[in-house]
Amino acid sequence: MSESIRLLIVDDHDMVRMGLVTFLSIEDDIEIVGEASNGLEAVKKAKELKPDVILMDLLMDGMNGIEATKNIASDEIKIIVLTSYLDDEMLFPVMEAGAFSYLLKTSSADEIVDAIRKAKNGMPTFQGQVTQKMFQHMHTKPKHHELTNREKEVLALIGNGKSNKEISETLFIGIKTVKTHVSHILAKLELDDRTQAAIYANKNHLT
Amino acid sequence: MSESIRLLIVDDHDMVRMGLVTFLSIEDDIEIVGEASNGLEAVKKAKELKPDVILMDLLMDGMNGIEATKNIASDEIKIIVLTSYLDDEMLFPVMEAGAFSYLLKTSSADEIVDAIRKAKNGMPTFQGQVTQKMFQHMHTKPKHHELTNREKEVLALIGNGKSNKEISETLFIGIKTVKTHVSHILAKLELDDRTQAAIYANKNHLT
DNA sequence: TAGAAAATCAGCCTTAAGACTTAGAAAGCA
DNA sequence: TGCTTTCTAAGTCTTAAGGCTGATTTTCTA
Repeated sequence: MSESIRLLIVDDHDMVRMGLVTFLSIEDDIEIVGEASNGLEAVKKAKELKPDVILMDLLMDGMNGIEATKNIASDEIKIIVLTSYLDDEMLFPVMEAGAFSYLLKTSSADEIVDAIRKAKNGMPTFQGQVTQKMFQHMHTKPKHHELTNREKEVLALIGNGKSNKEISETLFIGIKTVKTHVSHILAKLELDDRTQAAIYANKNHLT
Repeated sequence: MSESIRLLIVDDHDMVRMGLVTFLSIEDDIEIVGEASNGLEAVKKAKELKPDVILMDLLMDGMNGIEATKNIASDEIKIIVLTSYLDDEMLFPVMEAGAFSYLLKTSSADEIVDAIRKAKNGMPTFQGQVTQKMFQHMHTKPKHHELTNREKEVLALIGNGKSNKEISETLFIGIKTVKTHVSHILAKLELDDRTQAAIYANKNHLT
């Protein structure tokens, strides 16, 4: 029998942490070495406690789970994302940030315990449609031309519902120039119109 | 000393229910008479078990918490909403459906226990900005004309970046009709164009 | 059963958006 | 010193959007 798995729990909800502790502490091979209620605390405790596995919520006040994951993830510390929603805007960034597994909060106790053991042994766990989404994402080539700084500024204003005229007044440039920027933005992001750009900006927190 | 408070817990997350059970079962005056993981089950168990108080999550598969609240709420059964987000689109409907208190899942164990006792004694609990929002809502006279169902459908499609033409094809109606709906939506929400409407829809989770 | 609200659509009119092309000035780089 | 990128802008053209008015049908409700 190997030694027990050192686990850190990161979630900003008291009751969720308590629920996890309740059924995880029953398991002989899992040792809960600490809890954190936000990203900063998570980073601090991860360094301090050197857990084998971390159960990480994504939506938290202050530093979120993605940032925390970026700071912590390594071969020694496997991060299992445990979140409420299956969101492209969260899934891909956090996986790129180095998350090891991705579970939904609708998971049963057994599934979570299982994922923890597997993580310790180097086997990732993905729930339901996560695998499909990852697959699709990989086969969608990143023809994501990068926006220039000025274009990002314009996109942010579009994301706030501004018209070309308003943008031109805000940035002290001509409306023709704004139109040029908008056209380039739409082309680079492969979108049809400013409405889609506004949605894109908001979903990607570029506002 | 009065007899113990009969409590029903409704949440689709195993770990949340477990967390609640863990710290609520410590309290002498609270008796957990049952658990449910969706709205239908909640309605069934509420009739069967006649709890004094129900802790109710809002976002669940199948029947959601708002529908369940509508079916259950009464003077005998007080419903405490326990949800993750403070969302206008959830708050007002569920309060109108008959919810008694409204707590966020970020609440501490003490706050929840407190709210349960107060509910039993006929005192509602509202967290943080909830009271403000309720107040604003009451004193904001319905210049916020409510959108019709059709208008909500159209708004959702705008929120997904669809053009009028695409919307007309999706809903099998003429493009002229779509334009009429869009004009009404913009007037009712006091917005300037579809881009702002798309942002509104996304921010309010109407997509 | 009368009246209101909702959903459908037409016509007319104005303007904002966006595509495409061309181009000058400034900054950065090999 | 050239080469490239970025930011600026003009011109032209087409179309989608949106305001306004009016009208029919259906459905809900007092």
